[in-house]
Amino acid sequence: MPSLQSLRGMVDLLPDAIGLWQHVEASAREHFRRAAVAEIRTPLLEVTELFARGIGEATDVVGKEMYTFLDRGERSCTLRPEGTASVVRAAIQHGLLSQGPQRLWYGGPMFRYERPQAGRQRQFHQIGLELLGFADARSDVEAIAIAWDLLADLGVGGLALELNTLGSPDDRARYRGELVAWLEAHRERLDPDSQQRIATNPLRVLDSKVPDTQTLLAGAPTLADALCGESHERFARVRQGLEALAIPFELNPRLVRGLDYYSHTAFEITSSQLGAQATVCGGGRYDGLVQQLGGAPTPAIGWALGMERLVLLLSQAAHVSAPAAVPDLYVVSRGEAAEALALPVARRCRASGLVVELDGSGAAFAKQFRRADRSGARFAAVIGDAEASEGLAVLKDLRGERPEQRLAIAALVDVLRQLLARREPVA
RNA sequence: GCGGGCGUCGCCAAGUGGUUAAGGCAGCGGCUUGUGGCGCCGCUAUUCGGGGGUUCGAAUCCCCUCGCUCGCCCCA
Repeated sequence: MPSLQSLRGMVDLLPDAIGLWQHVEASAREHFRRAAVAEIRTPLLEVTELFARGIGEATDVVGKEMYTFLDRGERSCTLRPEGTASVVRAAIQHGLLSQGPQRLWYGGPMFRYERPQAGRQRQFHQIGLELLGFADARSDVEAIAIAWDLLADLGVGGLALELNTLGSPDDRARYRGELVAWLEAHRERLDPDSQQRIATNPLRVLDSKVPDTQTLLAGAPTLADALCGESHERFARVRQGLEALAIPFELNPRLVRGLDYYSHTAFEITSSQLGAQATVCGGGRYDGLVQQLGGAPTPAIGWALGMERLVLLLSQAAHVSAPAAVPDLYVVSRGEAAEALALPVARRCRASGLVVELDGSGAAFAKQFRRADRSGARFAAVIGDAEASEGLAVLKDLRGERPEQRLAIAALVDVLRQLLARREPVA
């Protein structure tokens, strides 16, 4: 164990893993582009109050998971634990919403101080969508569809969309009252955890994993029954919209999003192949948040997708492999004059768009050829002192399909481009 | 914060009380001082995450500690 290593839960992405990440990022970018969603980038560090107010003081995220510290000006700062609050803050701060509804996406690292486990790190990465200023149920459906299509396009199988409604804030408050009353009445038969949660987060009791508690809960009042007519109608329209798009979903009445700002539509996309942290994408409607953070009342819906979990799924799938960056040309040189010439040659080839790896080791030819072979390059340019003195290079086909060819360095680029162009359709 | 599992070379890994801690991959050097992919030869852990203890003797037993990992809680 080296004396200096990364902090717990802070993971290095090594070169071998990066291809998959770039693939996911490129795919997300393309899906957002097609859906006319603009990117927004906000700081990783915000005033603590933003999250305390936005996410909710009582939530686990704010209560015990934030990286919070005082900066040199004694201001309480927090490394963002999620993206929505920052995006909303930025939209308010820059008056974006007075220009009309905003379709925004973001991506990047988030920080939560939790025990790491499969699919969970302290620094993790999310890609998220926020549709600000959209009230209609159709925007809920569109937001879900964008996530669903992205995941489908990436080739992630075995996904399930779980759907619920939390009702309006009024519905929720009313239901919360009913539920707490009922739970109190049955307190003795609940497990200790659930008893605790009556006060802290009663809706969470519904999601208890204790079998006896679950049996008991069959008789509890349901949120569905507490919905007002309008909320009911709204949820029906979301379901119909998904059906019209042939996006399959399961109703999950126990699906309760943890952050305070959610209302009405809540959803998660989960995979059975992920271990305990099965949610790849989660989101919902948050009509009250913009106002709560000081903006004009603005309806909104959004989601966030966990990159680590998505990459985990993709790396499990045998067929998904990111293409490695294989050089077109590997430049081998030995001898003072030759080595001096090698970099200019490489540079000229690179300028024309070729991928060129330069062996600057000055090692024996045998060693350099060995590395050239391992690099996967199709061709090698060999420059020794004999060539250097005449301004030549030997072009060698590393798959042995063509005899070696001595040519002027000036001609190297053109010859290579021709040879590679001819191959391309085959590959 | 609470549980379970694990910690031998850059990676994989044998070894469970007794002289020098297997092997494979990768790396380096050589056979081949201008030609790779195959093959052969050689080199690379005084040391078993760290610290104490037991013992004539410990990678192997005990204690503490650090780290990794899976799960709980919660979430993406």
